This record gives sequence, C-alpha cells and structure tokens, in this order.
Amino acid sequence: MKVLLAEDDVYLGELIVHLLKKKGVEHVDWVQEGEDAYDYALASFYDVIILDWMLPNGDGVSVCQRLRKHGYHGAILMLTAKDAVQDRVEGLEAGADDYLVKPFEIDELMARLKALSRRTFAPIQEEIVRWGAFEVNRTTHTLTKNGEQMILTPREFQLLDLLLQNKGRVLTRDIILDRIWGYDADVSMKTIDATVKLLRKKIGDERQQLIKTVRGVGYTIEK
Amino acid sequence: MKVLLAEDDVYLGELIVHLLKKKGVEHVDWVQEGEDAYDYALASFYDVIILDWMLPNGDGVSVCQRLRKHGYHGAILMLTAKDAVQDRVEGLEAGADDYLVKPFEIDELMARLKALSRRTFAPIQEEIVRWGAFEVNRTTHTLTKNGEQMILTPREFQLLDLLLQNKGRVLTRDIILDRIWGYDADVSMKTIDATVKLLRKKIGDERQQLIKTVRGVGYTIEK
DNA sequence: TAACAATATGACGAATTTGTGAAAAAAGTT
DNA sequence: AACTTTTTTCACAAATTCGTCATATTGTTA
Repeated sequence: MKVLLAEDDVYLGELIVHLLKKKGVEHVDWVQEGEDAYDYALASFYDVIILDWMLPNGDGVSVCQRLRKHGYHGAILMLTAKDAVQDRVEGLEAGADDYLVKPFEIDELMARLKALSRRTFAPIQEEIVRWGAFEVNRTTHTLTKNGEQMILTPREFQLLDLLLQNKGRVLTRDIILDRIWGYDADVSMKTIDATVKLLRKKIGDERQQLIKTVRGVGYTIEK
Repeated sequence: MKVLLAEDDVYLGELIVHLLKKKGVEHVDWVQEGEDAYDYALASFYDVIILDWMLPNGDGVSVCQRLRKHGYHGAILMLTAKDAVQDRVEGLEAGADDYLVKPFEIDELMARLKALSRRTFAPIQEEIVRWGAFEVNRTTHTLTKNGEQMILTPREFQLLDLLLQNKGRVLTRDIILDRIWGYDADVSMKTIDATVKLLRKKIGDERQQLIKTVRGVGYTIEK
C-alpha cells in the first residue's frame, strides 16, 4: 500500500509515518504543505491520501476540492481536530471519502486505510514505454507490436527493460550481470549472450538492428 | 439512489426512512432482522446498505462479514451506539466502508451516504457484461451460456469478475491476491492457481483459451 | 588473407513455474 | 449435530524457462 500524508505538525507527522511503516505500509510520502500535497497527489499514484484539515499554504478542504475537480479518483481521508457535524459534512462535501477526528488510535487509522484501499477502484497502474513500433508494458511484462501481444519470459523482459532504461548507452556484460542476476550470481557470461539471442529471436530482430552488439564491450539499444 | 436500511428500532427506523425520502433518496427498503438484510442485499442492488450494529437474528457485523465473503461489493455503512475504538475497528475489519455513531444528525448521514455512493459508483460498472458466448450478471453473480445458467461459487465469481474488469491486461498473482483475498490475507499463492482451475473447469475452458496463463506473470482474459 | 578473438547459434539437462487431483479444513445448511 | 458445499493445501505431473556447452559465424588485426 502506498500512502501520502499531508500533516504540518512535525511530531504527529513523524509519529504517523513511523506507525504506518511499522504496520506494514510499504511506502509513505510525507509533505507539510497544502500545495505540496496537491502536486504529489497528481504526480504519482497513492492508494490513500491522508489530508490534515489545517495546512499552511492551501488547507485540506481546498486541496481536496481541487483534486476532485482535477478528476482525481483515489481515496482521500481527512484528519480534523474539529468534531462539529458541520465541519465533517463540509469535508465530505468537498470530496473526501472519510475523516478521522484527532486524537485517534493508530489501529483505527489502519482499519480505515484498509477499508478505503479495499474499496478503491483505481485502475491498475500500468507503465507503458514506447519503443519504435513496440509498446512495452513494465507491469505485465508484455510487448505489443501492431496490436499483437507477445509474452516475454522473465529474463527476456528484464534484459529488454534494462536496455531500454539505458537507451543510447552501451551496457557492459559486467553491468548486465550485476543488474539482472545480481552481483553474487553464479552464472557464466555466456548466459547473457544466450538471453540476448532469445530476446532477439522473440522480437524478430534478425539482423540485430534493434539490439546492437558492441564488440568488445557489450550490448545497446540506440537512441 | 437506492438504500437498504437494517434497523430493529421501529421508532428510529421510521424516522430514518422518512428523513431519507425527504432528502431525495428515491428508494428505501427497510428490514428489521439480520437475516432479512442478508437476503435483501443479495437479491437486489443497493447503492448503500445501512446496517445497525445490533440486530435480532444475525447481528450487523456478521451480516457484513458474510456479505463480503459472498463477494458483495456494494457500500456498507454501519450504525453503532458504541463509540469504543475497538468496536469501530471491528466493524471496519468486517468489511464495512464506514460507520456512524448514534445519535447522529441526518445531514451527516446524508453526507456520508453521498460520499459512499460516489465512491462505489464513480467508475462505470455495467451490471450485465457480455463475454463471448457468456453473459455475466454482476448483481446476481450468475453466468449464462446459451441461455443455460451456471452457478459460480463466490470465489470463482470474484476471480472471473476481476479478470473481466481488466480484460486485455495481465493480472499478476500479487494483484489478484490483493483484490480478492485482501493485501493482508493469509493464503498461499497456490490458492489462486486452484481457483483458476476450478473456474476454468466450470466454464468449460479445457484448452485455456478463455483464461490464459502468462508464465512468470499471472493470468488474463484477452480483449 | 590468415589467424585470432569475440559473438551467435542450437541442443540438452537442470531448475523453476504451473497444472492437476485428492484430501483436509472451513463455512454454510438443514 | 450431521451433512453439504466451498475453500485451501499438498504432493506430484507436466510444461516452460534457464544456463551451459560444443560448434559455427563474424569481425579485427597483422
């Protein structure tokens, strides 16, 4: 689970981050200002955003409103010190999915986060990289050419991905071995050549136009 | 908006029904027992179910649990007289999306209902999905082929539904586990394979033409 | 162009992943 | 409580992928 926390109180912020991590939330981003919350939310995907009601530089309610206006569909949980019905209603009207009144217990926060992320219908995030006539899907390990999907084996995919991420640079065998098999791997250099061959065959790269060999150095995909 | 209210207190029940209608909720069904709530929920579609914590003949928490187990994906709001954190957490853990502590104001109930229905309704969800020779009814959890109805178990249905909602993409085992069993579920990955097998058998997918395996990644239903 | 070094290729067994059926465990019904 | 259905686990079978090796091909340099 990936969470964005917008809380200006340093003590409370640190505490929540600490507790969330302890409870097994993989990734927690923490910002202290409303503007930052807005930017972070739009810049990457979060399962839940925890927004403090009062924030310097853009309060929680208006950040929430703007996010919804912008078409943001992820779950938003509002934190508030106020317990007045009218305020709570205002937060929900602004587009928050839930709120929690301070002070609260971490167990309740976790339960609410779980409930929220469970209900999130956000589409599965897909990272797609274009490469000439190909479309590379980094989450599903698939490669599409002219609408036709081909399936790369794990090794083939890792290699292609590595080469694409370093497009224009020549990767030495040492580096490839390190990045794909790990520095302590127990495989011979020849394995790399073999994998390159399998990948070339699968993508139809007969004349080695797509993945080029740099003799004496390694392999590369040109820019 | 269509709402199911499960509340045994006649006075409160009548009041809520009256107020909801006054606030513009088109359709309100009101039951007074836990078993009835369960049956009504599975029999037709509601935007939100308002479940009282204490109900004769099946309390709110267990009704909620059973509904989720059965693959019910509509929003559930729990009503409770208790304000103890542990009780609230218990309700959320049972699969409720939200709770409200009695006594509450009708404005707050309305705001929460709106927030809940907005969240579950945000993405367009077809009630009946066509899939080749099949017709999938997401409300009644049934699958029809050539007019012949087959019965899927909850798990089988959830899996099929998940795959169909993501037609054309490959779902990794991690994501499947997350979406069907929950990210903190305590089942082995093999359970997924087993469920896939049961589903394939039931829909007559001997050659794995309908549900395809993507080795090293997961499963998919192609577009 | 001969000789050498680096890379490509294809085949084969080992390792990993997925499929399968049976049986245990859990949940739901009567 | 007895019974049925569903879910999960487990052990083994089948399929696929991986890594190595022997050999072929290509490129470089003297």
